[in-house]
Amino acid sequence: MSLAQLRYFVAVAEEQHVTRAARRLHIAQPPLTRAIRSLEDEVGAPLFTRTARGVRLLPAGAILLTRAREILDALDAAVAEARRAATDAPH
Amino acid sequence: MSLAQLRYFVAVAEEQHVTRAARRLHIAQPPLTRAIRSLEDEVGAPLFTRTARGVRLLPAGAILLTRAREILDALDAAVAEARRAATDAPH
DNA sequence: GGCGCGCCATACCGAGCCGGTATTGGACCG
DNA sequence: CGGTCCAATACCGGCTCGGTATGGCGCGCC
Repeated sequence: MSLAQLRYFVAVAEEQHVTRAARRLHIAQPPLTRAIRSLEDEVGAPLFTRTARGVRLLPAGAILLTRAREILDALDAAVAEARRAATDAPH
Repeated sequence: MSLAQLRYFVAVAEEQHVTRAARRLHIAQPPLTRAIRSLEDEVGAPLFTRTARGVRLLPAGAILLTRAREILDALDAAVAEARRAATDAPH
């Protein structure tokens, strides 16, 4: 599992549409499809149902969506905090 | 930045020693050195001081260590929770 | 003060992953 | 029943990641 995979997952969940999410992420649709499937493999459970109009979150996906957002936000905050600690006490 | 990089960073910080951390992670020392340097590049600040006996955490590194542990724990918890949600309500 | 040892850093190489294009298969809608 | 729109698959190229070999440097012991 990678951070990119988590970001991809969040985008797909928000768009409920793989192709639109791919456009938003500036990548093509097939690698995005693969990343999501590989994430489902790793979690060991499907995260979306596939429909003719796009995809829909399953319960496990909804849980993961919340947690993934928290993790990605925490990561950004962690980096910002570390940078701040480095510039605050330079000598 | 990758999750592997965060795990590597935590191991090096805990061991205060790149070579020992590499053994613990079951990878060789050079890739680990590179991963840490690349992490420092990305954060934009050095995280360790290099000494003749190993490495020592800088303030920015100490901050990041705490946050990295939280993030990695949160990730494990998130996956476990998603799995649970998938098996709990199967139909 | 020179010698040796242990550490991190660099050079180089091969394999596996990631993203891209092209295409298929299938469901809904007129 | 044909067109359209969606995700899924096939296949390929570049790049990243990990491995081996080696270098450079500082400390410690005579």
